[in-house]
Amino acid sequence: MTLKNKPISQQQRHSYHHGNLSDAIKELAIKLIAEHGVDGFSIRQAAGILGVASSAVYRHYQDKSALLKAICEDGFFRLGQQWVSLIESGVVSMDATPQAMSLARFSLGADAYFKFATENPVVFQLMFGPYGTGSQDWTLFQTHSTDHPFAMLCKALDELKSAGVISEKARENAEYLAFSMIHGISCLAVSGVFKEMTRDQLWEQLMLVKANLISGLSNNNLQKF
Amino acid sequence: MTLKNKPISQQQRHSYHHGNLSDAIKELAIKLIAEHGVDGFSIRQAAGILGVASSAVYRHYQDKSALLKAICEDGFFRLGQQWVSLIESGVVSMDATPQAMSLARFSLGADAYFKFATENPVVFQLMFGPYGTGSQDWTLFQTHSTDHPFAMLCKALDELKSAGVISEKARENAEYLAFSMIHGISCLAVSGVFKEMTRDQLWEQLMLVKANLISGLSNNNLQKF
DNA sequence: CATAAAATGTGATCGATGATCACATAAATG
DNA sequence: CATTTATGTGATCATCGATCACATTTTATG
Repeated sequence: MTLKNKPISQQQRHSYHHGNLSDAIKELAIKLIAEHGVDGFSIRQAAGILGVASSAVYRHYQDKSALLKAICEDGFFRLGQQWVSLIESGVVSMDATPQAMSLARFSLGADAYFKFATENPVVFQLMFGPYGTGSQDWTLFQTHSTDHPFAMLCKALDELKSAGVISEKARENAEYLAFSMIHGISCLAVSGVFKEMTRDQLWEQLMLVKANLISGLSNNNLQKF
Repeated sequence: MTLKNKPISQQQRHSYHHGNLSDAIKELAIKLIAEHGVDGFSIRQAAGILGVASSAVYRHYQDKSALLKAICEDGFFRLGQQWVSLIESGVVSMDATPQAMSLARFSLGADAYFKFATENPVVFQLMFGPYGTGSQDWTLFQTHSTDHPFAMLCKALDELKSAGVISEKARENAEYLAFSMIHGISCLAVSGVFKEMTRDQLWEQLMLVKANLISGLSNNNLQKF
């Protein structure tokens, strides 16, 4: 999210320049996609709503896919931010054991992931569609950016290992295992498969996933298939 | 997949009628989407390749989304078929214990799901996008169709319970838990997140997910978060 | 078998879209 | 103040989704 200085919401605009078209079009795009789907979203219509010629948009984004890709990148950035802030704001009793601390931090991270997905379904689906992981260099984020959600997941698992909750062996490849599970429940919650569930039921399912994951990671005699 | 009598692949066509446009356009669409993405797929181009006027396509599908939706429905049907056939073909030693049998059948079902996803990435992604679960009545499939993959997952879990591998309590809500995990790993494998992995590494990850899931379901003292 | 009805394909056409262009205006810079 | 850079305009083009009256083929019916 390139933070600029102008307000974002649509205001009466009488000047030649919009002021913050780059951000405004991203915000509006998310709203319009939520209403009419990705296919139903057009740059022309969005530009019209913002009171701007459609060609102006192309000053900021090379094409439509670049705009959607930018929305995905914002999403990964915000998800990373929320992961950190939820962990930092949530752990209150600092006198807990290292085990309990690492478990709580891991749990809060997973909560942040799930929360982001359910609160930003459009962005989340874009992030793991062709404009997100399909086009990004995922391993780059993984190894270089400390803010990337996947890097934070790895960190949370390292803490679990250091605290002795999970063994060294369980830690190996645990990031993909944990990621699969947390992503899986988030993905289904957003996709409409769980559309009959209440909000509380959804969070109960997430709790089950977390409990099952930790249980499996703590088990040193996994039966293989 | 509405099975008709004519061959599917493109052949020189000199007759006025195509013969099997309904199926041919679905097959071609999957191929073209794999090459150019969903956005890059156009009915006009596909019709042109098939040697047919674009308007002919609208005799078979009300609009573009109906075509994509039909591809999704084929996908759910084929996935269900492959789940069954893999289970039936895989369990050879019928003299195994009920526990081992139910575990093997569950494992093979998960394998079928993962295999379908990785072998049909385009269809799989469509199935859980706006044209699939976003538009279908998922609960209808769940309760009425015995061929639906979700119904088969439930059946496999019932078998695990009957065989005594998992408890009655663990069986409750286990379908969403198991589905989340199997779907999660399949989703990530298809989305490009695991693009650096070899085929064997991917299957190793799936094995870890299955082992972790069964381990957690077998644990009667899950720690909640 | 003949003929009516249903299914399927054609070509023209419409409005909307993504994208590009030369040109216009505002903002930033020195 | 003047010049460079950033941003927005309006026209334009090829393409697309969709619809229409009309043509052809297949199927059903008397």
